[in-house]
Amino acid sequence: MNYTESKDKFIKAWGNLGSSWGINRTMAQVHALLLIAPDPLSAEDIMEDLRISRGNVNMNIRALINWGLVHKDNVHGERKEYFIAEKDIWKVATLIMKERRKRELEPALRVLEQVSKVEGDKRDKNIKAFTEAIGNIKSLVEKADSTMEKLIKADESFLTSTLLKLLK
Amino acid sequence: MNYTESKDKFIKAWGNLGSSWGINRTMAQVHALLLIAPDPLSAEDIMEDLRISRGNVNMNIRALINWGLVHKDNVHGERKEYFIAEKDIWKVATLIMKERRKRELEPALRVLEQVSKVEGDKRDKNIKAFTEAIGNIKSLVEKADSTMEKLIKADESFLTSTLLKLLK
DNA sequence: AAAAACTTTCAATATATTTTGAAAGTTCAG
DNA sequence: CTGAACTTTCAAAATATATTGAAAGTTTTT
Repeated sequence: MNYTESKDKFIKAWGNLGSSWGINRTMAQVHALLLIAPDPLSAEDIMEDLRISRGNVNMNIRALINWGLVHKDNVHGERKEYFIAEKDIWKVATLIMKERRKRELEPALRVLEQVSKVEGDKRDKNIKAFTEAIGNIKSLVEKADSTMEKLIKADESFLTSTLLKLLK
Repeated sequence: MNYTESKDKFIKAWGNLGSSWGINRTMAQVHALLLIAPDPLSAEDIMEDLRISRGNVNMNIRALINWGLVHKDNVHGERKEYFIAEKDIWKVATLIMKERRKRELEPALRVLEQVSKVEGDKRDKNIKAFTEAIGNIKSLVEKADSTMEKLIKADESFLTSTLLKLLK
């Protein structure tokens, strides 16, 4: 397989992976493109390469910058903006975890916290089953949340590799 | 907050969590409903509770059964089918991991494997950057994959709690 | 200060995903 | 076998999500 084929295949695959895990397909593709780019890319480069509109590039680049996965890289003496992706893949992983934890896990935890305080007759079997299920789910989600938190905070490479070994 | 409010809130939240992690919202809601149900539910019960059509219930129940998260529970002497969710929340988590690993992580790994064998001049900076990025991503995805595999295989409660402690 | 070179916005449009419900299929008691 | 009770299927409709592109906004150059 030659370079162009490989590149396209990778971008497609990364897009699919993203979209099946709740990340906009195009955002993931733009990210993929920047991850493998040896040099900074402009909005135009991305438009051409992925055949998408200017507005779409702009929106997704902004989202990537928001996630901390991409940053602007202004080339001296040029008006145009260029973009670079964070290349340390562990950092990429923790940045993604951080964002998703904030956006999805934490709101879910807040709801679990609320509903665990359901009022009513503790002997009612519906309430009993509900309380028990929520309690179990809550403790699992809390565990997942704190695990993610720890992985995120462990962004020194020494700690990182130590933790990764624990998981091995 | 009373039982009905809490229940609805939980079902909604579980649906949102599912849908932002790539699981059909309705499937997650049906699952939520079964998770907190003290007794088996029929297709009709689910239709009424979630206000969705019979076909929709059928499809999503079948999906949940496919994932191993729900099973049929035929009540003696009744034609109608009843359904029960797996209540052990750790088992629920590993079943979900198992399915997603199979559906998404493994195909992605196969693509990474393929594209890492890109042909071409190793001195070309595009190829160099590509090969390096793919190598790093591959090793991270492999690590994630094998971690999930280990968690999945650790479904004895002793091992489970040991591993969970490691993550604490 | 006007034009040029860009970036951002967002309403309209296109695409993808989910849901419905009626028809077809299945099972089983009589 | 027949019909009642239930389940499954799937094309059409509804809904949700993503994309476009032209207009508006911004910054720099002349």
